[in-house]
Amino acid sequence: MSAHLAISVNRSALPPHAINSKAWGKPAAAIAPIWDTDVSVTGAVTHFAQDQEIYGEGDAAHVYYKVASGVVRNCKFIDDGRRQIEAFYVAGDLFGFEAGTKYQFSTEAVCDCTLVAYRRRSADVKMQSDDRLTSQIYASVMRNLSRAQAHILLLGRRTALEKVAAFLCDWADRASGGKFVSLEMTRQDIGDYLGLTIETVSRMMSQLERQGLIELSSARQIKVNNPAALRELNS
Amino acid sequence: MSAHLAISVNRSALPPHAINSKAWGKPAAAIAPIWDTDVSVTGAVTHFAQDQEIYGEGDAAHVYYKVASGVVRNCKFIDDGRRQIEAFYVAGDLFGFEAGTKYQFSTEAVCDCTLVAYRRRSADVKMQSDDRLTSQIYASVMRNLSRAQAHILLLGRRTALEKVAAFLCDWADRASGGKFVSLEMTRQDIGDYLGLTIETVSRMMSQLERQGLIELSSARQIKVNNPAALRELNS
DNA sequence: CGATTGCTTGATACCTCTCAACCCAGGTGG
DNA sequence: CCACCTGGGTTGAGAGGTATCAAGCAATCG
Repeated sequence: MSAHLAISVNRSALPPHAINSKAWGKPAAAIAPIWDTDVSVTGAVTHFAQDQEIYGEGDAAHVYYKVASGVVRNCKFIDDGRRQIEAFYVAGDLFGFEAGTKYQFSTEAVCDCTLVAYRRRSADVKMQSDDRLTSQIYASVMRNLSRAQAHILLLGRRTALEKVAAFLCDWADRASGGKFVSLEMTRQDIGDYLGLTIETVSRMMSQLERQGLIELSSARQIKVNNPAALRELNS
Repeated sequence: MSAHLAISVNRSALPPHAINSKAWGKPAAAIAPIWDTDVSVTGAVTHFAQDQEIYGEGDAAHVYYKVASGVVRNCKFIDDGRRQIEAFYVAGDLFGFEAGTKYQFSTEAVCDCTLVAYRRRSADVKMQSDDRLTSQIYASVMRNLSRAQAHILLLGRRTALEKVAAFLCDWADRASGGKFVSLEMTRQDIGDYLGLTIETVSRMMSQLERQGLIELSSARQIKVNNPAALRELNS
């Protein structure tokens, strides 16, 4: 297996936490309420440029985040550069909860992102007195578990075509932009999420297009012509 | 992909909840405390025979369980009989939590099992007044999330040999019986957990044995000769 | 304009699946 | 006791799907 050179280069080029602390200290990082919930806790608005690391595996888990805009990938690097993306987070998603004191995965901005960062009150955030927040966090963890389980189904017993089709369905649902899906991530991201190479991802996309299920106006802009048939591949 | 005939037959032979309700009503199902925790909540002790269904996907999620002894598989069946095992639960593990009102997976006894069943107080168990229990449940959900994420890593970018090696390592840790690992599950279970066929699982086991890393005194009784080398395959 | 990056496509190699045969242990019945 | 059957496991030969290696295209950027 060859190394993901581009990724590796990005990683080594980015000092793990210089960015993070910079974002924290930035004047623009004003205290702001969460926008679309009733939680009264406030957080710091932070911006991350494309491919910036938000936190790295092993860093102290002092902070958790909510995505305001953009897409975040939660990933792990193994040995010689193989990478596995565990999940993508989009607007509204909470991430960065850990059972222990350290992050178990790295997170990076897939595209330019706006996040809201919250400090963890104590080592175990679950015991906070604010029940409404606890409830939200619990719900978020359950959602992440549910997605992880769905991801396992996808990775375990699906063909490349089924994986790509399922990915597009999932992404179409999340973006909910009707028949038009805009992919913020590269083919490499998709491949590392689905356990496929970029070539295979590309080939499956082309095959779906030849079959008339989708249309690629560009590589990142996809029109779903036949959602039913696409979903049918998930059987 | 061929259907898992044995599994399918078992499933159709078992009326989904007859067993469950029988277990509930059984005189032997006395109220008992959880043994190895400080939680004061009591549950009903229930027994399940090998391959019995504990609950099915779509059933109302009124109950959650703790494994007292034995092994449980959490799995999903797709289309023509393909099956994916999301996780195995062993003694001490809690399972059966859902964000919604229905179970999203089926669970079955891998071997004869003793479980403790607890009724969910309300639709969202997280809002219970008993904070110690809530804390335990939260910790359990986090552990399940963590394991699911590790499982994703395994399924996404690993070869068959690496998968089987990782499985054996994991199982050796959990059973913690030193160098000797006893597998309660069939090759089919292992294959459905790792996204491999039984033949490939068998071949990889044989290869590990030929390489001297393990020794198969029987198909289910494995001695780990070289834990370091085995773990090395997980790089 | 050249260089770079992301993407697509083709040819080939390799890994895992499929299909098949066989072994072995346990159970059952004559 | 043996013959037979069954279920779980192993092994082999061949097929098929995905990875690898390589080339080329389009868009972007300096």
